[in-house]
Amino acid sequence: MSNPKLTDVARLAGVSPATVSRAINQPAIVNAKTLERIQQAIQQIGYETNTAGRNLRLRRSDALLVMISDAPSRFFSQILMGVEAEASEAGYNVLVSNTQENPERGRRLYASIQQSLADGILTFGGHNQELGDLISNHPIPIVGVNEHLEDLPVPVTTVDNLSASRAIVRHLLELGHRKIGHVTGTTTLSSGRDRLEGFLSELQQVGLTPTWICNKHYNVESGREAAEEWLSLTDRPTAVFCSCDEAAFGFIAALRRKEIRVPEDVSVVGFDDIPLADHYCPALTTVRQPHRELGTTAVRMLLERIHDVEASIPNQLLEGKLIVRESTGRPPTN
Amino acid sequence: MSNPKLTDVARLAGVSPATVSRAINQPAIVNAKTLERIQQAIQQIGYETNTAGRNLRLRRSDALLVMISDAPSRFFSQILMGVEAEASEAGYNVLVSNTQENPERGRRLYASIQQSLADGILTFGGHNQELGDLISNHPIPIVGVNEHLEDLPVPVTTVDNLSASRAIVRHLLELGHRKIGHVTGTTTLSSGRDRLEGFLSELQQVGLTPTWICNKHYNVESGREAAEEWLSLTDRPTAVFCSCDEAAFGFIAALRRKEIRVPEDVSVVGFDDIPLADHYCPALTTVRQPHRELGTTAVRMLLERIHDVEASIPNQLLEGKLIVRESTGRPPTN
DNA sequence: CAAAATTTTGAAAACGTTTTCATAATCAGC
DNA sequence: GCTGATTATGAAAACGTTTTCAAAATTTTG
Repeated sequence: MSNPKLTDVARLAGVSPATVSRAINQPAIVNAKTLERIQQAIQQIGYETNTAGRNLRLRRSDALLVMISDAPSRFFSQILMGVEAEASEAGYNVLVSNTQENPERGRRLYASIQQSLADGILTFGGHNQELGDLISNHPIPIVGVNEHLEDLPVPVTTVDNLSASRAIVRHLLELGHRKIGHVTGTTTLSSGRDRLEGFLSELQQVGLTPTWICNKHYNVESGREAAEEWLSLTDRPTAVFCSCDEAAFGFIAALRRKEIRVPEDVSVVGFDDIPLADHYCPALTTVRQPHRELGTTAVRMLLERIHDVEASIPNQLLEGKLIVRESTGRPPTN
Repeated sequence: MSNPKLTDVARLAGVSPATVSRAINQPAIVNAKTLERIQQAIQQIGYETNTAGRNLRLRRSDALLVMISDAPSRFFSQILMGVEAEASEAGYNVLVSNTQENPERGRRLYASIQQSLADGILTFGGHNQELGDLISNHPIPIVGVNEHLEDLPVPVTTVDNLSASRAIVRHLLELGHRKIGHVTGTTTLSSGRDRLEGFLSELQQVGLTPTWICNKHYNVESGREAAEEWLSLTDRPTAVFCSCDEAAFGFIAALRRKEIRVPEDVSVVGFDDIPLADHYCPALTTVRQPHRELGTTAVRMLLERIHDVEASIPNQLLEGKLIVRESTGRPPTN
């Protein structure tokens, strides 16, 4: 009826539970002969070690908690797969929880970690400000993904938004554009601010000023709205850097309805390289975020912290890669 | 140093651990006065119940395991959010694990459930045939999502692929199309087969035969390849039902490069209604899958099974909704 | 007010591991 | 073959809960 347990194996192999435990966890220190007998017994009755018992005794959970605060980003699952792969490699399980922007839920989740629900937290996206006090007062292993966590003492891993944005602008400059606009992402997020800053600083470096800055968010609607605004401009930029691929899609689609062609009439760049970017028409010039790597890196950082609470973990900046496709070209000659 | 535990609360409140436990789990049966004292104590020292201890004693984990076998589908995260919401509503945590198509990993995962890693499994997508024997020999609470699991005794929840496909064909017929083609999805999956079958049966019903059937998979490349093939046809269908949105995108993008317009020259329908479908150009006519609901339904089914092992859970068919947008129109008149 | 019924509590065992400490078995060296 | 070092094992405690069973406190009843 009930599952076989350690003591069953012990009885069958004619040894003590202690020895069986050792056979499983540190085979080296148990006699070769006994070891074999034990392994046989394990096979025979199909023993699997019980998580709860082990967790209780070891006071850890072998689980990592992925905490997101609302709707997952479009590439969430890719990052998650990176997380999963790296975690399972290290023998950890992955828990996913959505605080649904409910501070209380966030708080409870955070607290639960101290009760061996998980050994550490990966927090996706920004804010979770509700955690500010908690983190300061009661530090636990926690790592941020994708966004900087303001002034919280939490190491984060993100793509190098600044450099990537500059690379985008450089690309547009090289094509001959001089009137360049930017549709920002959510600027309450560090990524949004960094992309904007990269855009500005690269322009400044060559002595240009931005032709147009349109404050929006990370979604398709923003692109559409931006397109409206672009159409109404008297002095239109010949190239527009949209801060995410989806906004770029929205932007392009809205323009196309007005018979404006990309890239002939205006060049458009996105950011993220979501799976469809390569298959949109025109294929989108964008920056590829190393999604999977973001996940694996975050896990590595977190594990480091788990194994050494004192470890000071530096932020990890991952390089994005400019992928030039069809949505950018020379500026129209008129 | 260490976290406060039940006995600490007990000592502080001047009662036995048993009473504290009751105060937490069945407040009704403990004296109002003591209850208050205990709650005060809990507040005071910030007690949170320890998962491992409780799990060990209760022989359950309050966790549901989401098991995927490879790359997650494009709408995986949406389903997952549905799962998460419903699970957390019921007090369950969600574990995510990817077997990476490694049968051994699948096996281990399956086994681990019997050792209170999780109380049940949600298996996404098809196959996992490796589990066939296991499931038959050692049944545990498990529910399939998105795909039927062949002849395994596992209840599943999926969208009603058959009806939805028929609705698509009906829509095309109503527009006046008579030459209709289908780019299949992965036909080793039940969804792929069902969509094909729906397509065939609806045509048959009006006495038509399919003009073109192109055997492909659920991805963008398939759409592109299908477009190549379509271009080479002498008798081209005037409408093409692609079995997923991404294939439709690939199809349309490839056609556009050859100056073939959608829907003027050919109507295209997708399936799934991924977030970009509405913002593609042309906006894609497709079937909306109730992603989130798939997740919540699956969880409800699983919980039912967990609470009553004997319960016979019928498969749940969720309705898809035909969303007519711009990619379909009347057939070209020539 | 005593007895009976009821409500509230506590002691102790149990859940399945791992680990400490001590003992037993084995081995090397002479 | 004996001593001392080494290796292999076991008994028992511990991890933090929940629950059974019985006893104590309280309330109801006659």
